[in-house]
This record gives sequence, structure tokens and C-alpha cells, in this order.
Amino acid sequence: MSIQLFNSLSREKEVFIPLEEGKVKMYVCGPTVYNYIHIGNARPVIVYDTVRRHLEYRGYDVTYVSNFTDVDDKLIKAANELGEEVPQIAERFIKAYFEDTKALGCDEADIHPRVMDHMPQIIEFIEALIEKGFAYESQGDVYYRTRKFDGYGKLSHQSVDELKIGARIEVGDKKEDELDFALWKAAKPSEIFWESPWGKGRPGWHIECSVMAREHLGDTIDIHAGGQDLTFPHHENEIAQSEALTGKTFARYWMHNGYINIDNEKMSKSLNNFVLVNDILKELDPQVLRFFMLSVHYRHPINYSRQLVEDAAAGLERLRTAYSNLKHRLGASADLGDHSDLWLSKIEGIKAEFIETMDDDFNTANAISKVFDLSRLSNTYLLEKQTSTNVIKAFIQTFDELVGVLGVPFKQEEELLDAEVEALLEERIEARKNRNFARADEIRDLFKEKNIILEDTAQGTRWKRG
RNA sequence: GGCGGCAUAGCCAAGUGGUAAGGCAUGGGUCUGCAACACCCUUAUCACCGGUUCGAGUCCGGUUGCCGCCUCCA
Repeated sequence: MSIQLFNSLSREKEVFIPLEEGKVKMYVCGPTVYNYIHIGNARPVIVYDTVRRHLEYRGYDVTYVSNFTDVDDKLIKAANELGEEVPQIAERFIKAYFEDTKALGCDEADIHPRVMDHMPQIIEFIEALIEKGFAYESQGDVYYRTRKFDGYGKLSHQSVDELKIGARIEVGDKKEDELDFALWKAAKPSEIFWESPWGKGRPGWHIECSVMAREHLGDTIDIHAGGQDLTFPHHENEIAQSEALTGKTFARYWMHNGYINIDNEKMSKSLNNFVLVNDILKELDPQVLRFFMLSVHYRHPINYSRQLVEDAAAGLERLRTAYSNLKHRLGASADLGDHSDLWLSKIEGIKAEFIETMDDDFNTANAISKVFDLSRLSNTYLLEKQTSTNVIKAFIQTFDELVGVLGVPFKQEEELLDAEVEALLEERIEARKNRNFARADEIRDLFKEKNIILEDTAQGTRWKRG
């Protein structure tokens, strides 16, 4: 079976066929690095990291590029306010970005291009657009001639005239048409600048992605992704720039994730209702946050609240418990052989359903339900008096694969108790053997104070951190 | 004004034609020395009205409500 994904361009689910068989070129719009990322910024990082994992799980060789916008109005503003240089601020928040997203289980992109490193290419790109008549210089700025590009509006599904009617665009005397957008902005005094054929200045926001996607992935890429709010104007403008230059399709599939809301309102830096990842991870297990985000389909909005995250945590805990109970039981299992086939085929069935639903537009919410199905199946299996090593191993292996695709791997806890505590545990086992339950309960309470939970099973006592 | 999305049990959330996955919470039971983990059982006329169809949460039309984009924004 093949992978299907919802293409914002056609507004339909399409069968995914990469340009080059077995290879996927993917570009994800990254953050403007003038602050720590908030959980709304984190959503696309998590979502597309998961998309990438699934594509790789399905055998594709994925080249994943995600940029940092390190030159821009907001950075200049931040630099002025903080009395620092733009590159300094960018550097600091890029570092923070990696820390936060790594905690959330997101792998680094193959390439993380930065605007500052691509000035010659950006200038070249703009020059070529001017040469082709798609752009013009005006008082040190360079603008894109929007009406000249026939396909303008094809991603946001608006005609140029519709856009113009609704436009709240400021009319400046520098532009030929109010829908034109800046490719290059002349520097104001004391602003960071680069030399260009049009004087000192810096790139506009949209041109960077066109340039860097082309530089690192070529004229046509397979998947271009980002938050829903980038559809217009950012991605629309990228298409206009790139396709005007190359005459080729810029991106074949466009993916856009939904927002995170707080109290049913969009979370954004400008509304000042954002929750920083850096803050929340001080008191929240990062896997819980990731799991919570993946429990909703990526195109749907998520309403964020502490209560909902805690509900998700309870669910994740159930899965982890199932997993660690399997591990615990591994040693007490034997080669049984005969009765294994039924269980093995059930496990295979769940895995196949997981793959099928992930293939269908990366339905992580449904995929998670398959992991819950797996946990119920394994818990049921563990009710058996005798368990087969093969079956237990198959359960563990399948858990590893599925939660690996979701990016919430269950770590192997090979942790040991210190000698003193270990001795207490031994004492309790002895006490229970002698039916000295008062002492046994006393010791269990002692453990509880140390945040260790003891559970007595038919295969012996197991412990876990509370 | 234009374009688009959403409305499913107490809560979260899948599900695009054949009489509703999963999770959290609640209540009852089993297991356990007691617990814990777990297992079983338990709860929905899918916003409203009309239409198409043998059959609709699922398609079409309309109504109401909420949200987003059209401006920096993931």
C-alpha cells in the first residue's frame, strides 16, 4: 500500500509519489530565532519529525531541511531592545531551539540553513527575478511584481483580485501595486545590512526559503511544510518567486499543520498568550507533551490546557507500564513454541493497522489507539500462567517500532537500586514468604517515601519509580 | 466582503455510505494477604432542519454557533 497525504495545493488527499523513487526531499519552515520557541512553534517540529520518521520507517531515504530565520524585523527589534547584535541573539536562540526540540524527541534536520549564510545566493536570485521582469527596484527596496505571476493565489485559493479586496495592506508609494511584496529591504540607519546592487539592505522574509530550498534540495522538492498561518502570504510568495525563476513546480506536496489554541484562541507571540517549551519542560515530561500533540490529527487545532496534558500523561503511563511489565516478564518466560502463532499473528495484525493508518495522511491519533490495542493485547497475554519468550520479544519489538515512529521511545531502565535499598527489598521478600505482612507493608511504605512503587506479581516483586 | 475549518459520550479524540475506534474520568466485578499493575463489564438517537440513497456521523442544500486566513506569526 502507498502513502497518502493531504495536499494543501489540491485540498485533497493524494497518493504520495516522490520525484525520485525511494527518496524524499522535504523542507520545513523553521522559526525566526528571536525568542524561545512556544508550544505552537513546537507543533510543526514534532509533526514533521513524525512524518519523517514514518517515511523512513516505510523505507524512504529522506533529506530533511529546516531553516532558521536569523535576519528579520523582529530580530532587529529584539537587538535594539536588548542592546545586542542580531547574530548574537540568533545564535543564542538557535542553541535553545536545539535543546528544546531534542528534549521533545525531534531529530535534527539533515541541514539547518540560515539566512545569513546565503546572502550571495539571495542577491543572485533577486537579480534573476529582476532580469525576468518579475521584480523591480524602488528606492533601495526590491519588490516582486505579484500580478505578473499567473499562478499567484493557487495555494491559498484566492485570486489576486479577491486578495486585493480584502487586503489590509498599507499602500506605499514605493510599490507599483499594493499586493507586491518585498524581496529586499533597504537598511535604515543603524540596522544590520549587507551590500547589494541596490545598496545596503537585507532580504525580505519570503525570499530566503525559496533560495535555501533550491540551494539544498534543488528546483523541485517533494514536500514543503509548515504551520497553517504560513499558507498566505509566505508559501504563496515562495511559489511565486521560485516558479517565476525556474519555470518548474516548486513543491509537489504542501502540508500545513493546525494551530495550538489557548482557551480556544490561537496561541501566538503577538497575542502574548504563548507557553514556552523551555518553561513547561521544567515541570513536564517532554514525551508527554509530544504524545499529547500527536493525540490529535495534525491538521486539526489543539486546545491546550494543563488538565488535558495530564489526561494524556495518564494514557502514556499506561503504555509505559505495559512495556515495562513485558520486560519484567521476559526473564520468567520460556520457549513454548506451539501456542505462539496465534499471538504472533495478532501482534502482526496490530502493527499492520498502525502502518495503514499512518500511511493515511499520518493519522497519529488513530495510530496511538493501535498502540493502546497492543498494550491491551500484551496485558492480556501476561495473564497467562506461562509465557513464551518469542511472544514477549515480539511484543517488545513491536512496541519499540511503533513508539519509535511516534518519537516517544520507551527507554530501557537498567537502573539498579543501591545496596541498602536492595537489602530492604530482600527483607520484604523474606517477610512475605513468612506471611509477616505487617513488616512487608511497612517496607512497602518506606519505598513509597523514596518514590519507589513495589508491585507483587506471581513472578516476584517488581519495582518502578513513582 | 472573499476563502477555509470545526461542531461525535462527563472530558479528549478517531472515523467520509452499511446501524459509532481508542484514551482519561466514573460506577460495578475479577485478580491480590492487603495493595498496585492488569483483565472483564458499564455510559452516544454523532449541533439543528431538509434532501439524495435500500441504507448517512459520513454525500448535497440550508440554519445556528465557534474558530482561522486575507497584516508579522508555526
